[in-house]
Amino acid sequence: MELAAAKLKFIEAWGKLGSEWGINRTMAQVHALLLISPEALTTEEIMEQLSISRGNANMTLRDLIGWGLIEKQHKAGERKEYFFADKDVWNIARQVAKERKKRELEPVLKILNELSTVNGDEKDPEFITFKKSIKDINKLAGNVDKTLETMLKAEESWFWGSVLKVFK
Amino acid sequence: MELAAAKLKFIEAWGKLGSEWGINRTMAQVHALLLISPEALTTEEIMEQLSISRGNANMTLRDLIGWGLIEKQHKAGERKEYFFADKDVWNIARQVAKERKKRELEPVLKILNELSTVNGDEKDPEFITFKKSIKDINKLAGNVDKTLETMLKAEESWFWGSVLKVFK
DNA sequence: ATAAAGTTTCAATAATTTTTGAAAGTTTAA
DNA sequence: TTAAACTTTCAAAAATTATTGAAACTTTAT
Repeated sequence: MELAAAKLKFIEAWGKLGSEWGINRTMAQVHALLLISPEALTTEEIMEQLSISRGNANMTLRDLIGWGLIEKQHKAGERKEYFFADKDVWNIARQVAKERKKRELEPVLKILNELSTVNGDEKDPEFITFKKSIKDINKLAGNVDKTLETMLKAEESWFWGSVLKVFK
Repeated sequence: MELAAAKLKFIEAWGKLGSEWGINRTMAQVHALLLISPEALTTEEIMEQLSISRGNANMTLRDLIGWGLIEKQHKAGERKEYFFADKDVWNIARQVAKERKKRELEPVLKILNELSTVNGDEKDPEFITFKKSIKDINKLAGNVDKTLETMLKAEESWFWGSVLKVFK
């Protein structure tokens, strides 16, 4: 396969993966484009390469900055803003994990904790089942939370070394 | 908080979490409802409790069966079909991990492997950057895949015991 | 101060995803 | 075989989400 075709295929695949995981397709595609680009790119270049509007490009770039996945760069003597992506895949994974933990896991944990204080008739099967489900989910969510916490702090080699060693 | 209110809140929270992770809201809500229900429920009961149409309920129930999260039950002497959810949260997590691995991770791994055979000029920065990104993503995806594979086979206590022990 | 270069905003529009509901299909019992 | 009970399908409608593009805004250089 040629480079040009491979790039397109990668951008498409990354976009699809993103959309299956609740990240909007364009955002994932812009990220893909910057990830495989050795140089920082301008809004114009991104608009052109992905055939998207200025407004869309601008909002998407701001979102990506908000996720900590790309940064602005200013070139000496130029007005234009350039954008580039962190190329370290482990950093990317951590950044995504961090944001989703904050935005999605934590609010749910909060609600689960509230729900575990529910009170009712200890003889009622409805009540018993409810309490048990909440308790079990809480426990699992707590484990996931702890593991993510560790992952956020870890060096890649240490993290996978430790995790995979256990599994051999 | 009272049981009735807590149930509603749980169904809502589970639905929201689902939709943030690419699982349709109704599907997550039906799952939530069955998860906290001590008895198997009929399509009618589900329709009524969640205020959804028959068509929606039917499709959603079939999807949930396809995901291995709920099962049909037939009560002796009755025509109606009843549905109940596996209450074991670890089984649920594994089931979801298994399906998403199959539906989403595996197709991406396949494409990444194709892309890693790209050929071009070893002096071209575009080519160098592309190859390195693909290689790094491939490595990470491989680690994720291995970990999921282990999780799918593992007992809950063994899995978290091993993972969390490493992190203390 | 002003105009060129560049960036941001957001209401309108388009695209996608989900839901409905009625018709078609199936199963069971008499 | 018939009809009641129940399930499935799917085209149309509704709801949600993403995108456009033009106007407003900001910054810089002269």
